[in-house]
Amino acid sequence: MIQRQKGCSDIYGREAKVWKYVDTVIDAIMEKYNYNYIRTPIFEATELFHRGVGETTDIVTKESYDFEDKGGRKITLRPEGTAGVVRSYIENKMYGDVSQPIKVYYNGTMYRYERPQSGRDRELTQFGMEILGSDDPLSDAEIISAAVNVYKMLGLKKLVVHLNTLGDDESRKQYREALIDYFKPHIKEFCEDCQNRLKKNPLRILDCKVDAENEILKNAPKTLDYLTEESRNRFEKVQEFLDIMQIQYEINPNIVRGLDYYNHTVFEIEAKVEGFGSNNVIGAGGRYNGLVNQLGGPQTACVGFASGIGRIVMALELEKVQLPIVDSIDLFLLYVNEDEKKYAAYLTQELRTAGFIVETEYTGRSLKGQFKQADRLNSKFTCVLNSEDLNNNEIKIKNNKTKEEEVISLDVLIYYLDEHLNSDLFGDDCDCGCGCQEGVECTCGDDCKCKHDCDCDENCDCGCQEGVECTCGDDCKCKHDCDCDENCDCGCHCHHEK
RNA sequence: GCGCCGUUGGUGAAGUGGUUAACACGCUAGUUUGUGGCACUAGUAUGCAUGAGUUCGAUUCUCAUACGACGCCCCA
Repeated sequence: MIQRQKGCSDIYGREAKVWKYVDTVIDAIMEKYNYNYIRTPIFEATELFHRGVGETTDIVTKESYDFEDKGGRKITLRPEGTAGVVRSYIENKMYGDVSQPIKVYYNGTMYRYERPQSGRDRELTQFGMEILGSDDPLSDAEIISAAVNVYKMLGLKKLVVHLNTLGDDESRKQYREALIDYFKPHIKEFCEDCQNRLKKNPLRILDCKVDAENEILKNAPKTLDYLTEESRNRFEKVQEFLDIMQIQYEINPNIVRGLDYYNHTVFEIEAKVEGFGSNNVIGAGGRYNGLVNQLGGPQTACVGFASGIGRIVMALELEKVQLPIVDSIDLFLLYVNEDEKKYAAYLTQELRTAGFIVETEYTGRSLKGQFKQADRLNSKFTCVLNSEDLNNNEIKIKNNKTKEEEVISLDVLIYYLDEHLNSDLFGDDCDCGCGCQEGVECTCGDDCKCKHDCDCDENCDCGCQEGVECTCGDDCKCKHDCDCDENCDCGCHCHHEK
């Protein structure tokens, strides 16, 4: 069997719906903030990332997907999105556009040759946004606000925005030297990684997990002490704008971004949810005023942000956010003989064109099997096509929620569905008309209580097994209540410790 | 690149150096129910990641590889 490549994943089924939903929310929010969608190539000249992202960064030195194409060109699969956007900005001379600044967002796959772990794949999907051509602290605040708003609209609540500044190049340089001077006499007391960091990137020592409790580290000089007047000023302005926008944040002097191009504002957004792995930063960004110039464009002030979709999806799951994902259909057409099947073919076509979600049978199941299938698909209505009825220009339609069945004229079928699908008929337990069933995940997206009313106990019909992890998504007790011992006959085989 | 654990059917999984590898769920068909959702009966293949080794014999022991999970580094 040919397996998928290491660190890559197939996203399908319900998970794919979640991803699509996240995309639609991103698109909607970005539209409000007036960012334009940009698509840049997945591969670029290797040099772009070396010069842009930084020769010393890990994502270039050891995580890079480099190859030569048949023409001998040195190519790299993009490990992040900013370098490509900046290249495009320069190449297309966007700095000359009448409308400034340029605000763009992207959403696509990135590639990093890493060892996979929780929240980290070799192929990852990131969405990100950039404001190119503005040095105004308001744009820093806007980027953060837009990012937070995307998360909020998705329903994420347990987030912490960590904010810091690296200052301008001068501040950064001085601070770096100060850190080296400070750590050098004591470096033997630090972990091996930190000893390496001292030369390579002393700022990294600050967020070392191993030495976090070390007093020397705690008393290390802070960035804020080394800021130039101007840098300090603009940092305060950023905070002021965030306050006005009512975006909550925490100043965290230990936030140091890994990519070389950052200066001034840097931030990370952390998901504070139980169960997240060690990679719980779902988005991060900052200002990069030097990058455009460094890549051959005019001096241009920019600020940006990027977020991993995979990590967002993980956060949504861990926070158990209810998403408005449709996983029901309007009507299932059942049939027995060949004539009825032909009519089913005709009717599905008609009704789909009219805007309904319609399914029928494709695998030759018995009538009984077709009913089962209709249930599995959460069909709101079912019709058993019957030649006799059809000859009389009639059709029998059953409401799967109320179990009521009636015979109606074929001429009014569309009106019938239209009326009943949008009425309150669905949902004795709620008035949202979503048609959900107890014990089945409600997808109406309203704040209805259908979901929470599932009071299934051990014998719930969600299909899970006692003693086996229940995946029905409800808060059912199937899993936790099994207290059988070895010889029970519940079939759970959960084998408690003997 | 380093560390640690794992890999049995569509799914959850038991299990053993040696005849037909449990059990449950799911699925399909049949009986019954006025057309399903309950119950009962039957069926569900090529076998225990791949390759080598130890052995009379390995799914079970050893090694390598691949992949998965988690952690370090680093990063979203």
